[in-house]
Amino acid sequence: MSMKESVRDRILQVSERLFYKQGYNLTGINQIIAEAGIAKGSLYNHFKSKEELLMSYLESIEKEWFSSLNAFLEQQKKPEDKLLGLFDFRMKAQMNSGFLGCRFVKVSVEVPKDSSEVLSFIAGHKKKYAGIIDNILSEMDLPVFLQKEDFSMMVLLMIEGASVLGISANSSLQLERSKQIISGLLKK
Amino acid sequence: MSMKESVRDRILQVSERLFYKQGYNLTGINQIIAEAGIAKGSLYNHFKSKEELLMSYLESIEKEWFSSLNAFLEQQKKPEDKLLGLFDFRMKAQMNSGFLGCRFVKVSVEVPKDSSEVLSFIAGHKKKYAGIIDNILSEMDLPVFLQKEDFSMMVLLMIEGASVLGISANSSLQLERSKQIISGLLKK
DNA sequence: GTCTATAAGGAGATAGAC
DNA sequence: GTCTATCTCCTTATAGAC
Repeated sequence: MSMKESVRDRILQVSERLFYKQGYNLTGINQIIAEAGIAKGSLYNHFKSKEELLMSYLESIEKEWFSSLNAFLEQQKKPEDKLLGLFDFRMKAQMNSGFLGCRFVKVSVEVPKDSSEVLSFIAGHKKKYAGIIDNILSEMDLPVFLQKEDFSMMVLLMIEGASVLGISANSSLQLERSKQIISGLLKK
Repeated sequence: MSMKESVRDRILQVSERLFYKQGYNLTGINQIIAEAGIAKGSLYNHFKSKEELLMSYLESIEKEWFSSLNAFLEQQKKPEDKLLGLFDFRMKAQMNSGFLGCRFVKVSVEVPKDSSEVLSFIAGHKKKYAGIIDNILSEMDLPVFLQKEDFSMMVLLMIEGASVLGISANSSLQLERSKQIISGLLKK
């Protein structure tokens, strides 16, 4: 209860780095405990299985992701800038990670289809993200040729498409172009 | 040279099914040889490593994918129908696979970043796909508020975004909505 | 060219000492 | 609650008989 750099926190910290960089399936328990400097028994004291660790990983990075995104968006005053800031935020993430794409999407691709708890968590995360886009658009004037719901969906899908294509292309150009396209539409 | 259901073909057939359904990393050599009904030595006679098998897998599914896509598109006369057919084609694939997303994207997410041969093959595949969209749009009247290159990019990114979000959502609704949105834009 | 047998190592998970 | 030691199974890959 007193010192907070607990064993559990160290396991999660190491997992956050390795699950993203190497992928969940290519990251073994043995590597996690080695880099965290703890014993195998300690890991299984805090997490009863690797999949339970994965769920804790997802919860942890979601908290961090939304708080970091919200902090970034609050720097923008106008809703137009917030909307375009969504692209900047993802571009920054792409460049910092070496174009690894979205952490959540990555897990959704890696796990088997019967990991329903994992998959529905990720689906829920994307729904929350879509809600953020919705909220930004609610405060804006939109192009006359698009419904708000359609424009919101378009932004979401372009960001996710650009993010995932950036993995194989090793590039954030797709996100940059998306930003320009959406920005151009706003002026019509 | 005579009978074509060779050992090599059987290995590739089984790999095509398992690499997609289970993922590349979760599919072991042992399972492949078991389901192909061949011995381990035979596999390593035809492919010198699992990664070489992966490259052959990618080349094989790309040939099949483009020929199947082109056959589908040729059923459509008008370029507008071809464009919307791109969405139908992906929706059909999503439903047939149980919402597993794009085979190529899946591999790009699974492999380490230093698998440059694999990643650049996939980037090349997506570039060819983008070229197909370009060609369709070249024969069409486009919305006045969008450059051809931008509209093409938008279509590509929405398809890829919808496809990858469909994995966690277990749905092809994202593709259906994308189709409707693009279809709506064409009437403006 | 296909086979069996084996190597060498890593996976996830558990038992039990302290 | 953390540790060491171990279990069972599976991984990719190779050697060598046929």
